[in-house]
Amino acid sequence: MEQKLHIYNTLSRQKEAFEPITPGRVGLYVCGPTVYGDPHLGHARPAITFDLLSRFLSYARYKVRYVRNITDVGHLENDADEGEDKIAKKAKLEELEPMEVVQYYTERYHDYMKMLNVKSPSIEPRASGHIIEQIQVIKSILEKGYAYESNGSVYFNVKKYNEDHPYGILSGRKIEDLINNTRELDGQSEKRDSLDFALWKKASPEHIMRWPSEWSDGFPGWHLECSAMSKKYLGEQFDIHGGGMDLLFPHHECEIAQSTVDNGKIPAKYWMHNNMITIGGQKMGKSLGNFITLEQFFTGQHEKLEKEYSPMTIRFFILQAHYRSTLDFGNDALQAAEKGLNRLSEAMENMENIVASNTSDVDVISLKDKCYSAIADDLNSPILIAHLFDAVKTINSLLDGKISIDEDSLVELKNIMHVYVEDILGLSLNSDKSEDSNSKMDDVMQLLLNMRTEAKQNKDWATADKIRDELQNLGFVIKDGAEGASWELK
RNA sequence: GGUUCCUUGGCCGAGUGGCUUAGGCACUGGUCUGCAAAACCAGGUACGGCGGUUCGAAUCCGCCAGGAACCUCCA
Repeated sequence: MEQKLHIYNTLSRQKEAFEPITPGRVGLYVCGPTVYGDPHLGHARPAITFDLLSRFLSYARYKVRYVRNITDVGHLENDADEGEDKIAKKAKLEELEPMEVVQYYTERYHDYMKMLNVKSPSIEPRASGHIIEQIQVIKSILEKGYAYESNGSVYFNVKKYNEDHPYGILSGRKIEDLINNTRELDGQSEKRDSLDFALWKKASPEHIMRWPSEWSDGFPGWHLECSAMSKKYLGEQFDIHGGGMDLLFPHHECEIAQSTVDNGKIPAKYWMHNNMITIGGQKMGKSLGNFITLEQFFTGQHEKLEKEYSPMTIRFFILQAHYRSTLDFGNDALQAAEKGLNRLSEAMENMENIVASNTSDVDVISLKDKCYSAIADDLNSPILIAHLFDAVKTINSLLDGKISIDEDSLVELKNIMHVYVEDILGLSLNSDKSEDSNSKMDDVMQLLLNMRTEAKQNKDWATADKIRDELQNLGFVIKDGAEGASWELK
């Protein structure tokens, strides 16, 4: 009995049975990266979490449209009035065109996501490519009376919104508390209220990224792109909206307010938030400067890293924790993950050698059900992995001949392992291994060749020839050159 | 200060009322091995503190201690 998918909905703060708006189809929108820096471990978490979700939904025979944006405009550095566009700031710093920066970091992001075996979303829209759509949303909000223009900028009127719709339903914040506790920022004279947020910002003279509009030459506000692009590609209301917990407030709260005014309904039915990756108990993030980039993980080039960690180790490390828990970075934990993954990988390889018999001690149906239930229960990948390790134990016992399995069950067992390890968890074990063995191969061959050279120096021709002939039998060609021996395949 | 949340064995990390020995890593013992390594098998340790609800709590409630995220861009 396969149980229904349940997901934890931040809106209700509980697990809910998943019911798609349109039967058989799922619209999924996830907040992607702001491309002004190298992708770090924190970026890997939502990418892998929602990759897992979309892989599982596909396995459960849903047709998924997964939209993940690239933020390349509009996020301000400090506050609304004195901030600079993050992308523009970096561009000035490095004397590059803003779009050059965007291009570079977008490609970096893609490269590293690919290494982590994160599938590309169905659509990856850029904020800068949807200025017109964003302006339309602003017009709609202005027409409905929930925004006002001030000195070339347009602001969302939070207090007015709160009179008709509760503001803060996602984050659990009360507007009274926000009024009392919101810090007074400098230069807020344009805004009627400190809670109001920008929909359109007039660009200062030195601001490079700007677009014309009826209000001013400027750029869209912080939260607008997700409202505009999710509406364009998924409709006024779609199934699941995902992102990091740090985006819950104000980003997603503002998104709800904007879309609710624009379309008269909350944009997404389910809101999912992955927790943070921490380092020394603190959030790993750009602003704290305590992040380790994925490149540094893969090469080991960082003072906090004892060694390099493969992309699949990183992926497995993240999947070993539930997405709603914080996950603390640590060398011990990473090395434990690496070894565990290796054990899983060996079992995957060795299970091909299992010989079926007439009887079976293995309950593959139960295994299959347990795996499905685990992931259907709010993407409980740690439980799934625990079941898979139970299967590893079974596989090893089968190889030892301690228990037996019939042909049908064996086929099913292999199928379950491939589906859950490779298709759903997205662990690409073989490619990782072959890369690794390729690099090791050279070392091994060098060792053999050195032994042969030694033998030759000792005039031990029998041994030298034996090494050469045996290697030739295995398909290696030994080439004796002036600078020593080398080898080639075939 | 406000909002939300966390505290599990040597480490990481699941579990939300009654046998889950969760799982991984480490550790100990065994098998294998000329020896070793690897591999495999087996085994132990836990629920921040105090009080309450309950026949029964790691799991529910209260208080205390410690920690985190958000309240400003952030995955």
